[in-house]
Amino acid sequence: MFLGQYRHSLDDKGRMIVPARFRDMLEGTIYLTQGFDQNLRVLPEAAFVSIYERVTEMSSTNPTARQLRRLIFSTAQQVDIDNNGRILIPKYLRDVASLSAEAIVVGVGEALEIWSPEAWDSQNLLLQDAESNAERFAALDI
Amino acid sequence: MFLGQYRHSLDDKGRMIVPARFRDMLEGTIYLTQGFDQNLRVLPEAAFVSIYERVTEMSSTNPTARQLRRLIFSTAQQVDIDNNGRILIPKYLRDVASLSAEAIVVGVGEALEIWSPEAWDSQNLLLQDAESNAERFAALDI
DNA sequence: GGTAATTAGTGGGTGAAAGTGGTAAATAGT
DNA sequence: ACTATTTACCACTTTCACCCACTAATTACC
Repeated sequence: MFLGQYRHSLDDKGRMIVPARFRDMLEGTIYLTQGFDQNLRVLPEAAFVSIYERVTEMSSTNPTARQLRRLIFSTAQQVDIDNNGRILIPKYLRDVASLSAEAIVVGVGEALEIWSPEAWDSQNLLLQDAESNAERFAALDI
Repeated sequence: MFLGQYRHSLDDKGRMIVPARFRDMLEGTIYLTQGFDQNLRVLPEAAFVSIYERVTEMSSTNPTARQLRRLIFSTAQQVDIDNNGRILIPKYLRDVASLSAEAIVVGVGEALEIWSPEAWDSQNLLLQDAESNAERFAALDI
């Protein structure tokens, strides 16, 4: 289970540390894809495969399904963790998420998300809004 | 069952004693999460897992579901009790609850809550207001 | 009720691991 | 064949988890 948030630097080659807490859960193949909110998502094999299966099941006559398929697969990339615990984020994905010198890595349960500090700040403003939280949690009935 | 309230210090590394009374009920994995009122919650494994399952079931193409997932998982952390009976509260969670040198630990039945002294005081003022208590709790029908 | 013993709570130091940046080697493209 | 870009490796810095020592508080026993 991926939990918590970390701030790490990106060097000029686009390499970023995977927080140590997450590393042992990311053994095997790792997939890096574009997220839905100007962010990136890091998925372990199992999670990616389950998305893959659900998307390929969708009808290819449905235009939205075709777009979703393109978004997910055309931006996806298989990545490795190097000896120092880093992954290399390709240029086009750094652009998608406006990443430069620093990145926020966020655990969201079955996956990780990578945000630019600015994008995460504004996302966080939304998340810390007490009123809408009340509504969100109401749906969950905790 | 967690009952009572304790005031304990937080050292400059962010470590806080778990009151001795609560320790034997917190064996196994424990989770520290953001609460609903600028406080933190400490949950035993079972309670957190049930939340995890309900949230991960939700569709990731639904924006509200994604936000809920972020809110819950990005502000949660699995924590260990060290040999001295302390837990380490990550910086981002201390910020959420405005914790610095001291904290109030409160038992609320199935979980613990951690408050800054200031936040607890104002919460307490609300609780001690007898008149409005009568009205508020009347609706709950216990 | 006083004193001793044990448990609870606090603080700091240290070594291993995490994180960062740079250089060298290898590969690919022109 | 040479240059540019990528990949692998190495060395330094910083952080954090673990350990130890001390103080305060509580309990038990006389």
